[in-house]
Formats: sequence, C-alpha cells, structure tokens
Amino acid sequence: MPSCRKRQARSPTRTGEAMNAPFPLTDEETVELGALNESVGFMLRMTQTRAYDQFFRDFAGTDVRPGEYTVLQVVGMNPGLKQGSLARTLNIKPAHMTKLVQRLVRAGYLKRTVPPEDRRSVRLALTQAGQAHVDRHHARFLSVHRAERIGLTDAENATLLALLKKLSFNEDPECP
Amino acid sequence: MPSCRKRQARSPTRTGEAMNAPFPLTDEETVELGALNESVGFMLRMTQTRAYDQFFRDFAGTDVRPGEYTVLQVVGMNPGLKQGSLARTLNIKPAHMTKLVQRLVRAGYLKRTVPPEDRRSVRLALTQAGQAHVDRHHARFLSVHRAERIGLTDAENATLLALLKKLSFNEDPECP
DNA sequence: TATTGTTATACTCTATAACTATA
DNA sequence: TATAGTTATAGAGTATAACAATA
Repeated sequence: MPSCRKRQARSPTRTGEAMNAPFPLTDEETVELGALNESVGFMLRMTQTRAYDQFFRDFAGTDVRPGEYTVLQVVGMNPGLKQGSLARTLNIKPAHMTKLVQRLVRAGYLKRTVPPEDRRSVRLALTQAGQAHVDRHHARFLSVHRAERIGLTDAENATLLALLKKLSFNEDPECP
Repeated sequence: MPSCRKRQARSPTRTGEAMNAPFPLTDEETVELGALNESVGFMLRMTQTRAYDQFFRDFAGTDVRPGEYTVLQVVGMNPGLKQGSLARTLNIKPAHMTKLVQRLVRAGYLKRTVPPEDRRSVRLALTQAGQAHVDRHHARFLSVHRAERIGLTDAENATLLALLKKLSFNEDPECP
C-alpha cells in the first residue's frame, strides 16, 4: 500500500522542447497547484494520505489498522466508555462504529457490556488480549510520526499539533 | 452529510454518580485521548474529517465534490497535463483517476487528447464549461477554510499551511 | 521489456434510512 | 416521543492484479 512516488510541485518553469505543441507544455511532473497551495483543506488531505502511507509501511506485516488501533487505544484510556460517546469523539458514524466494534469483539480485543441503568446502550472495555495488543504496538504507533521521521523539528512538530488541535476542537461557527 | 456533533476532549474529571459501577465512570462525553493527542497522524485525521464536513456544508445543493474540483482546478492551471502526472501530483491511484476523469468528461468539464508523440498517454484540458465551472466556484472554494472560518488568526493559518506544505513535500526517508 | 492507462475485483469508510429495544 | 444501537444498501476512495496498446 505504500506509494513511493516522486512528487514535485511549483516552479512554473517551461521547457522549450515542443514549441508547437497543442498545449504550453510544462516540465513533466512539475505541476502548478495555484490556489490549492493556500487551501487548508487540500493540504490536510495531502498530508493525511502521506501519514496513512507511512502508517501502513510501519505496520506492514501486522493486522494493525489506524481506525481499529485508535478505538482500542481510546477504550483502553476510558474503560466502560459508551459506544456512542466513542463514535462522537472519534467522528465515526454509529453504523460504522457498530461494524468496527463487531470486528474487534470477534478478534477478541474488545468486550461489550449492556449496563443495567440503560439497557439500550453498550459499554466497551478491552479484554486482556486487547490490552496486550495496545501495549505491544504502542511504541511503534507513537514513533510513526515522530518529528524527525516527518522532517520537522521538535518545535515545528509541537506547533503543528497545537494548531491542529485548535482546529479540531473549535466549535464550528456554522453549527449551532 | 454535515455532522454537528458536540465533541469535547480531555479534562479527566470523574463524576461520583455511580460509585459502584463496574467501571470508573467518566463524565459522559468527556473522553480522554491520551497519547493520541501527540499523534500527528491522528490529529490530521480529525481535522481532515472536519474540513470535509465544512466543505460539504458550504457546497450543499451543488454537485461540487472536493476531489473533482481539485482535479479541474489543477488541470485548469496546467492545460495539457498528462493524466499520470495529475494522479501522482494529487496522490490519487491511476485506476481511480481513470474513473474520476471519465465522470468529468461525461459531465462535459474535461476533454482528453491522445498526443501523437506518445499514444499511450492522455493529456487533459478543461472544456469551456469546465473553465466556467471552476470560475463559478473558485471564490467559495477558497473561502471554505479562510482563517476566521476555522478559528485561527491569519498568522496561525499561514504557519499551519507552511508546516503542512513542508510535511507534504518532504521526501520520505524510508522511500528510496 | 517497461510504461500509460484501463478494467475488474474487493475492501474500507461514509451516508442514509428503516428498524429494535429500550427509555 | 426520543434515544442507543443495529441492519441494510449504496456510494466514494483505495489497493491490487491482470490486461491492451504503445514505446
């Protein structure tokens, strides 16, 4: 799943190699992004796909996937968490969360409890195997995006995290 | 598609409302994220899903989608771009790019040209309708993530963009 | 042989609505 | 009537491999 493509953006240099080409030919692989360079949404998408690539490269050969590991990690931090709270926190739709949880229960990592005080709801906790799984991969999970791995200084990394956090937990002005 | 969920993280306050509950109950909806708070990959995912929500809210009622608009925008900036270059630049897999392009050709926004100098390849350009489409939605596309919309100052926004760009265009040390 | 793009298949994530069982 | 979760279905994105045409 990795994709070690060489990319390169910017630098509007033209080559003269095809003067009468039907298009003003640019240097192949040198692509002008224009206004996209100023779009937070676009840049988030670009960086996120890179982060995914790096994750799958680091966890190649294991059955660890980002969504599942995140769920296990959060349940581990919050034993007895309600499935709905988990879904809202991680911005995962209830229908999808149901399937995710079913998979993790089947894998033996999660256990579900229907609490007597509200028998509609489901509380989640790690099994022993689930806790072991989280522990086993914890260090690797944290190292995936260590600053030096991704080409940032520690200070830049801290700034980036702070800005992303601010973005992520801001209430949306359009959302009443 | 929006999801105006209230989220809240952090603050490990416990409520005492169920002393003998099977789990150390936390305040509902107050979820501890632990190490995930330091994970760039996790935070990128959280912010990107928010950015998507905001995009679809702003473009509700139109047929504009982020991936398609990005493709049209980039082709507009680079007329005659080869389909493969476009795919590599935007980190989109060739198989997916084929379908994206087919859809945009069918919508009348893109035209394909097989150049005589390499008849395996395909060069892309906007049709008049495609250019009009890009122009019509350009301002809105840029406004989706304007600093004030997302709760950052202009300076923070610039810093964030610079860091994301650095992240995005860094060669991966693991990728030879 | 290698490259460009296409087709086909499958799996993940997402969106939506209809459903159940509780409250 | 509202809420928590489930089921079912569909769509979009992605990964992979096999393929055609061309280089």
